[in-house]
Amino acid sequence: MGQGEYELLWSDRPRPGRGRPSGLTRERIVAEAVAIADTEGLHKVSMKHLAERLGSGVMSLYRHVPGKDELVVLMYDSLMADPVDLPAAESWRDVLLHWGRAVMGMFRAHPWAVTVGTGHRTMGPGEAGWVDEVLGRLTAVGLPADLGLMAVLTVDCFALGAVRPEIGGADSSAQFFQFLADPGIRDRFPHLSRLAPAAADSDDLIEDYFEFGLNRVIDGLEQYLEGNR
Amino acid sequence: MGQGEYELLWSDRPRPGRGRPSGLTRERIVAEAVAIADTEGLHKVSMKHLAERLGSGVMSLYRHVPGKDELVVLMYDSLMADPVDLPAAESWRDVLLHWGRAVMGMFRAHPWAVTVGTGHRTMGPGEAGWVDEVLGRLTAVGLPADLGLMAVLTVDCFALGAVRPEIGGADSSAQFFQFLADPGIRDRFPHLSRLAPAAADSDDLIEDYFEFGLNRVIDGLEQYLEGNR
DNA sequence: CTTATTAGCGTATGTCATACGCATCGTTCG
DNA sequence: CGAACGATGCGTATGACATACGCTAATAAG
Repeated sequence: MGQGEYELLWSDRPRPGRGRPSGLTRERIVAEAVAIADTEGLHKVSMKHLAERLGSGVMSLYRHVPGKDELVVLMYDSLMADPVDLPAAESWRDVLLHWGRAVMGMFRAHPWAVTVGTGHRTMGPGEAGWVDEVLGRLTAVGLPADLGLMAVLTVDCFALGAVRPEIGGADSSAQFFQFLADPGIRDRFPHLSRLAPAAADSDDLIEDYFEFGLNRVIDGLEQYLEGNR
Repeated sequence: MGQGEYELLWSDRPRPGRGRPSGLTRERIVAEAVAIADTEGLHKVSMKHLAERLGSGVMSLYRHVPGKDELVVLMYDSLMADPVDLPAAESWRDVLLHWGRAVMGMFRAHPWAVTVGTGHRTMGPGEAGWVDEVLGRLTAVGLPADLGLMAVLTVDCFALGAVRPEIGGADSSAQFFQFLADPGIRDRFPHLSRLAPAAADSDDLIEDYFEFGLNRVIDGLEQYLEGNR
């Protein structure tokens, strides 16, 4: 599987001079699939539906994409095809902050990518471009690339985990605490139940949670990196 | 979707006195499905395959589980049906360390759960039990539950993100840097390429990465919580 | 113009989840 | 003790899905 995915993501597919020119392109297919996933959800991305949207026959898609699984991999990497938007920063702390927000922004805009990215560990050119860019920013402000990679990875991990509560929808926690109110259940989870009142306005809490956690994670990295200077 | 999932996970299903007694049980079905996912992968969990393993007809399963999607939700929560294994600890730092390792251990033992848990945000009784337990430990060593919840959430997020690189298999990074060696690609990702030699023995690095990152995250939390005492 | 070469795609196949309805088998009540 | 009841077990049918195969059409190179 691994080998195939690298081929898929990295190999050039030269346009041959000969033969019938293609109306469809891999890029159009992937872009349309992303549009469907964004608006209707990943489970609505079927070859049939996708072909209808593109005004083509179902099997035509297979001339440009090896299969459904590979399409999803391409969809994911395409989200990072454009350079990552990182504001100029003078400290590596700010670089990491901006990096975390950029990654988080991407996941928020494409919730389906959280699931896809989780189960899949092959870096494509898009993702490599993002990582390369942030590593460059970090070295520019004095952080060695090897330490930088660890820091980036840590922030990345956190962002991926942190976007999770947001995906389920805002009212899910309210519903949960409603269940907790049942006496039979409340007694089984005493510590959790004690949080119920505080969690009443937990929407705001979740809203800001990412910034809180991100800053804590970077605090920890800072402490370590300053010590290792 | 949310309402249904809460019903599914939390409602009691009383055994009626009347009627034919059931040979199959929801517990047996879920346990067998977990066994398949562990050994053959989540994509091998089909109703047909599962029924064969259980020696029953396919449609019999639907008497005990509403459908495939619901089965997967039940599989996930069943992983936390047994109490979380947290060694005794005297500092909340150690409690969080043990918590992180416990969560990580669960994901390592059941890699498919990473994908499932990512796309799904309804706490079942199992997960609630784990969270309640760690909150109890934290309050016992003096950390207020509301701060504790944020800390637990942060460690959780990190563990979920950190297990990701491990899932793809050990040699995937080696393969990646092999691609990076190509001159045409190397020039496009200069900072990443400069890491190639250091990443040669990156297996060891990844092996220990979780402990490194976990400690950094807890450092950051510590700094914040000490300040807020 | 001919031919090589590629794209477009209809049809067929196999897999999957699952709705429906019937047969079956303890339990419970008359 | 037997008959009605109510739940379970499950075969069959259906519809969605990915995709292998092979034919047709379009175009550029010679």
